[in-house]
Amino acid sequence: MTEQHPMAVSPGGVGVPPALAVSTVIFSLMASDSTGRMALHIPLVRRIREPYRGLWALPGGPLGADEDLSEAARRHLLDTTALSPTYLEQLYAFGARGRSLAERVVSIVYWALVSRSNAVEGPANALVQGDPNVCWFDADDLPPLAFDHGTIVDYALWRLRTKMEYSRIAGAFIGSTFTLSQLREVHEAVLGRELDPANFRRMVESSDAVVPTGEYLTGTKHRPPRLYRYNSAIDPDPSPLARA
Amino acid sequence: MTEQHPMAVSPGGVGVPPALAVSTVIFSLMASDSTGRMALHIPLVRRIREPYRGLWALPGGPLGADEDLSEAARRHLLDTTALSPTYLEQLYAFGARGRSLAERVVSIVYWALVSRSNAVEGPANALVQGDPNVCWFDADDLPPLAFDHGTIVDYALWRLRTKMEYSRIAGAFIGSTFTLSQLREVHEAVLGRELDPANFRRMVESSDAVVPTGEYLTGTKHRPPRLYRYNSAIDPDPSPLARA
DNA sequence: TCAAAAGTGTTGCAGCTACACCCATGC
DNA sequence: GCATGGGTGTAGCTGCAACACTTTTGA
Repeated sequence: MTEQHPMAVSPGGVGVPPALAVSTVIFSLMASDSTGRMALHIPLVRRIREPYRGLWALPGGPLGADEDLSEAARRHLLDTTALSPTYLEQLYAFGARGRSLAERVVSIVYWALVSRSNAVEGPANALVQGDPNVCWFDADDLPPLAFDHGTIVDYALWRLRTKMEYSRIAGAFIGSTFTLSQLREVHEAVLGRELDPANFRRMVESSDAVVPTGEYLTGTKHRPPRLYRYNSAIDPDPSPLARA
Repeated sequence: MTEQHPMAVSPGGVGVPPALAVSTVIFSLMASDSTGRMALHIPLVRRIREPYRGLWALPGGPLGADEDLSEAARRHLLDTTALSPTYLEQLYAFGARGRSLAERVVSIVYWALVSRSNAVEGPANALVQGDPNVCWFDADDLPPLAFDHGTIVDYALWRLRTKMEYSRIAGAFIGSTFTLSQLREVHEAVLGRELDPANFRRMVESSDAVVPTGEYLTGTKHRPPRLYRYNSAIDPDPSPLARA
């Protein structure tokens, strides 16, 4: 057995210490090219150096020496999409030996949601048109990815869909006020199945997650729906880390 | 904005890169000193060097250059308690700037369960008697801990108690065969409240998590209870990472 | 007046809780 | 027998799914 005292690190010991990187799976809802329906999309960057040169990969990079983990995730997100996340959470630390063909890398991966209005109308559009090495992909129709990023995206998708059912993260995809139909469409797009409007309404209202603004959305060709806003008195994440 | 290409690391760049450590929150069920009832306990090690010298801390240490993250967690667990975990799962990566008073450290923390029979009858006992710098503590009555380890333990406790309600990790605390009363006692000790025996039985049986062995436990002063074993056909963790 | 979505009411099923009750063993 | 936990039965509550129905707007 080697060294046992906690927090003692031997940078020049046997072998070079594993490098540390932070990557982020960024989700946004956009109309799908194929079906035209709303679907989950994630931005990927094309690798311009070995290993896995030419393959698509998650945005990410090294952790700054004076930077919190989530700050690094935010920074790479901004570099890639010119957006700020409306939700950001740590996903997992991936560090298996064989996961990079080159040097040993431990990646701490975050997942983020960006709101649809930001992604479509914001500067991201310029980015999508401009840089050929960054592109949004349908999350359920991805090309082969570098490293173990395919596994990572699968896991992030599972976490997003699981968390959707007991949390209020759906609001992170839309603006500050919304109709219950819009909120339901977000749920439907993420979960990939239709939901009963009546039951969805009752479910959301009884959860206290949402409060009516008193305003109505006009301009539709039918009865104007009430506008809602998220109830800021309720914290979206039951985890104690969210408060720590 | 700094470097943006993924996986590129600058070891000699601005500032020294953060060190990487692996720590583990180890849970076992033992009779509490104060009440005599079964309660969650975790082993801590006393720090023998700065920072936080003299305080208790989670077992852990640096990641070996050729070692998977979970292997490192297992190794530190074995070094500290001479035990092998019956359950091991990654908890979270802690990397805030100020969390260590000394050099910047990113800790990838695991949580583990060890079975009661192992912990009480195994070589761990020798360890508890022998090394004054390692000791089991009641998880709900801990001394002040080094670093942010108090926060970490709180989070691990929350995860354990939350996961207990929808998963079958309770079996990791007991032997390969058990009565439903023993399983219920584990749940009660972890959750800290009593459960209805009749409803607990139905809940467990209907989940298919457990199968009767056909044997009965004798030597009690009442009707001999059936012995059960966990159904190995059902995987304990719904996460896709458990299969990857 | 009609189409379309907003919003409400109602019924039935499934799962859980509480608690009454019988069963099998040691003493 | 009696005490003790093992094990079963059951009534009531709650929450959710399904779906019928009414309301309010634009065209």
